[in-house]
Amino acid sequence: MVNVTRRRRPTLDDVAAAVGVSRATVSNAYNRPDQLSAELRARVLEAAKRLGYAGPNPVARSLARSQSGAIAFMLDANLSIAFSDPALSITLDAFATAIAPGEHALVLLPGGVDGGPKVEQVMRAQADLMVSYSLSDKASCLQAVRDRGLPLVVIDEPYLPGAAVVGIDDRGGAEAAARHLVELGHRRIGVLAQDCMYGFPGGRRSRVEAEGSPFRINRERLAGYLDVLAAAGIDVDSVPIWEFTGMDREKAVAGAHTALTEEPGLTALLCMSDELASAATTAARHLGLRIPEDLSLVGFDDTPTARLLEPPLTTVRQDLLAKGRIAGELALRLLSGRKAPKPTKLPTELVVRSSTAPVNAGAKRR
Amino acid sequence: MVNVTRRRRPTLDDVAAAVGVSRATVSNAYNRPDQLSAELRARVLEAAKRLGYAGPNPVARSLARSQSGAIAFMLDANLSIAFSDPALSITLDAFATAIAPGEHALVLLPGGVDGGPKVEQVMRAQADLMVSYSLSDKASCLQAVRDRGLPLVVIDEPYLPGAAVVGIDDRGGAEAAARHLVELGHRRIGVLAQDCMYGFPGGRRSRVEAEGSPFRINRERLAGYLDVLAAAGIDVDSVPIWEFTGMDREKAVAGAHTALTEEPGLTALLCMSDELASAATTAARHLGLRIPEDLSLVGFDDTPTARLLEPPLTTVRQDLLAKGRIAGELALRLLSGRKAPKPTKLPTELVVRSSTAPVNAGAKRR
DNA sequence: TGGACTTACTGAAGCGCTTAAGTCACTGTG
DNA sequence: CACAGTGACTTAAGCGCTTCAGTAAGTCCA
Repeated sequence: MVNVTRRRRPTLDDVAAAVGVSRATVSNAYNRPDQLSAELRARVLEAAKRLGYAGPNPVARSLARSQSGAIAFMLDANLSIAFSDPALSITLDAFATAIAPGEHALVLLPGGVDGGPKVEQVMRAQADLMVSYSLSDKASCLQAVRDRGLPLVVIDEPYLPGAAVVGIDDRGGAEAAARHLVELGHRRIGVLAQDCMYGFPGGRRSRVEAEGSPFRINRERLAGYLDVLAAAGIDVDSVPIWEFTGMDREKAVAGAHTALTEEPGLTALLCMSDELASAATTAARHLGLRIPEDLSLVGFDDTPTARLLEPPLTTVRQDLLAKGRIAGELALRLLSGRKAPKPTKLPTELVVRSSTAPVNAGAKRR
Repeated sequence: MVNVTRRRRPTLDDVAAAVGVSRATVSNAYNRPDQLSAELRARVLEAAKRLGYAGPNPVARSLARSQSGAIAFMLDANLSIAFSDPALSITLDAFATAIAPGEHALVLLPGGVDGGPKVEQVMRAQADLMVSYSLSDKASCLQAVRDRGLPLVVIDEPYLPGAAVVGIDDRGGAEAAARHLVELGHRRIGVLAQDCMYGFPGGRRSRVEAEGSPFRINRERLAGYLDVLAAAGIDVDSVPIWEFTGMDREKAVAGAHTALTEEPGLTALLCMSDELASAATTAARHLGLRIPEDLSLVGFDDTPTARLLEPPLTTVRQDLLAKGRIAGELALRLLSGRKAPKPTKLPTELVVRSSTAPVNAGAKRR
């Protein structure tokens, strides 16, 4: 049996002493094999193995190199909620692939009360760079990032001077969604919005309230919707807007149910995410409303959910893989000391599936 | 405008010099406020602010304290795939909550070719403890963890001496699932299994192959199924088993389609996960098979998916929240220097919903 | 044969912080 | 008044590694 006495782990110095070389040589054996003879290197590695030395301590290495080798992702909510949005997994995966995996570790900072992670968590995070994943303008962690002087990559929001931003054409996408409904003849249209305000429960919102959302994406999408509706001669102040918070499916279904009950005259719903559209689909089914005959639904994002819905969802596609990949490239760029380029805005595209139809197709509205 | 010359960030020493105190005092101002007068502490903090010192460098602090303050999660696959399983988000969230968030950061190590993350990633990870999330017996990262001498918490698999393990009663759950079908009169039953073998595409497997899976959970669930079927007088060698790899929904649907076509006589499917059952549901619909009249389906895990399926899925429930929480508690325990307790095995429970019915209910089988 | 290179390694100065132990001036006490 | 006790700092020894500027011996070429 191996001796498992809890004695301290061997260090570079121990190996150096065992082989009878300097500490620098052992370090080189691991980091710059070309700096010593193959024979000596073999001896060093052999001694390391014999002593149970598992290679340079990552923390010490980080300190000596003045770089921690990690990138931290700041999330808007706890992990369970954050990952209930498939868009996050996809973006994160593309990001992780882009940053040359193995070179950088990925640290997750779950969100707390004001959206982002706690300031304290940011201050203590061992990371060379931070990523803001769809955070509110008000997230206090962003100032902490600034205070630490860390480079920042922003995915979607908020737009911040000095940060490298990648986002999508939210406004254009929203316009396309609304235009599609208008062209199908819809006039009584409702909006399902995500997180307009923090710390409030979901529910009906006035236009002014919704327009004051601390989430840039919400503001953009809403503006896109309302601009088109206004241009079509619809009184935008009469367009009902409901807010949904926290990505909780049960609550979203209940909220959509309430919305549909409150405004039975609606013929279409503009949903700021596919998840919301999914909840609306379920609520509509409960109410005996057929989609699209009785109610047309447009989503946003085109996550895998959209295609799986029954009926498949008309939605605004964004390229999540590209977004994640570009975010990764921006991270690498900032890490190499270069400046943030101008914000990247990826195109969006309306994908028409089966959840939308001309307004009077069914005409069986309560 | 602030001077943004790229000069080096101030350190503890700079603040100490500015205030005219020793470095230790500044350190105490941050870490042990009771060690200095409130007045001096205020002066220190004020000077820090003035100099743009954002608090102790986390890496240096880690080195000095000989602990990195992070916990690394080793995953079986890339992030996109790993998170397409809702069980991971839930478990991870419960884990993160349990380990006193803010005290420990969470590092994600995505899996590579042999399941777990690369050895190199493990060697470089700044973490005080590793978590094996449902890894194969063969994952090379596990030896790396051992080599580094890091404590290890295992969720589900593999069972490893010295590690703190939390899992569920996979076998009992599988038995309950199979018994349920047997009691409903089913005799022609197929098994949809997850990842029996690495590096092979999915497809039909012999019993021996499936029993040789490097995933303990697979072996347990399969054993649970087959034991009960055998006890019911069914020839287990004739029970068809299909393997699905990689959690890819499209492929899973296609695979289930193939399976159902290959063996048209089946009246029920035992699925090793709800995701697999979901794919089977879709495939069955494509084939015009009604659930449960023509085909009964039992899932495993009882993730949110199960309830959302049409029809709602009969499945084996496990308490993912408890599993994550217990894993977190185990992590804290190991971190405090205590030994790993005996493996925790959480109970499972069959939840009967609408995807199962007596075998001859429909009788409209091809 | 001697100067210019190259190869193979060493010395030592950090990287920025924590913390145990020590100092020193005061305070209260019998 | 001597002395233990306390509060408020300081000293200095690490934590374990990287890396730059040497140094010494060996190689090459004119």
